Amino acid sequence: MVFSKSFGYALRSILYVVMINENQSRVQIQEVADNLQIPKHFLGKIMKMLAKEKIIDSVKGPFGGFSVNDGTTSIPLIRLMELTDGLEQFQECSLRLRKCNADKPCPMHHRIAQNRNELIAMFSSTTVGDLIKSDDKDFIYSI
Amino acid sequence: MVFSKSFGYALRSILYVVMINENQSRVQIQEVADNLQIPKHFLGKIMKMLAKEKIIDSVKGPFGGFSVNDGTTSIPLIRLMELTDGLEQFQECSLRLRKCNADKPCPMHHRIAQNRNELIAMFSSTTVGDLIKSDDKDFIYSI
DNA sequence: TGATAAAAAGACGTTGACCTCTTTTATGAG
DNA sequence: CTCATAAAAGAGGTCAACGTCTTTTTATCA
Ligand code: FES
Ligand code: FES
Repeated sequence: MVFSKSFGYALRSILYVVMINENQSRVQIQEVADNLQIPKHFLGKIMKMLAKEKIIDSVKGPFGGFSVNDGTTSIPLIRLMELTDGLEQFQECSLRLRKCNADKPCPMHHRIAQNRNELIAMFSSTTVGDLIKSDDKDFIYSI
Repeated sequence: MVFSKSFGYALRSILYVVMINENQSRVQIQEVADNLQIPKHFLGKIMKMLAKEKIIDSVKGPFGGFSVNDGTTSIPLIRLMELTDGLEQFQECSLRLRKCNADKPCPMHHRIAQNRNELIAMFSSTTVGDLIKSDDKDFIYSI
């Protein structure tokens, strides 16, 4: 249950852009990379992908940068995961024997299936916006 | 929550050796590799490691092979995980920001911590033997 | 003792995640 | 229109997980 670097970078960057956009119209890669300590060129690829997928908007040139759009905060986490890690890890058997299947369970299946389904449910029902609306905003200092 | 190939190979191989040893004193890599469809030479490394860690016994030469010992079935799954994958994934932040810490939670922490602790508890309390004693032995066909 | 069988050891190859660097393209200011 | 700026694009590098192959060591038995 440790996700890819790309997933963490993508999620944290989106949260950063959402929050900065409350006061400032655009955010540049350099600023995100500096503040979140993410390798700049690697982040560029991730944000380019997020823009292509219309999760955020981007503008080139002077005074350009990235900004949120109407859909940004309603993106479910599982959609982000799909883009960065793929959804295989949610469908695959934990021992990588095949597609996870209760009718042909692997030795771990019955001990892990419920835990796993809870994780899938959380990822499906939680949106980027939910993370920000959260009562507990401690995390903001950890974006 | 998909574990390394090495973990799956190690767990399934141990279960295979435990079950075969009920009727036959030793099991050779070739037999395990054939029956569990695991790359033979790669499996050799894993079983060598398991033998060095005294989780199973090994004998070289003609009629040699691997066998269980008194401790085999009481090995907790978390010990296997420690040997194959390391325990970092259980302590690290899901977004890889640092050691997971509720006082400085990452954006995902509060949505994932309980699920994660349940997984750790299961890995700590379940032994190789528990998997075999299980009432539900469907999984045997999937080892 | 010599032939043989099986694990141990270790060199080497492959692939994907992660990261860096350079060049190209788009856009706003003067 | 030209220049500066910032994203887009893409070539390339590193490293660990995964896998293959060959050689060495150890044990058995005729
Ligand atoms: S069959 Fe392996 S986890 Fe479901
Ligand atoms: S701080 Fe990130 S999962 Fe606990």
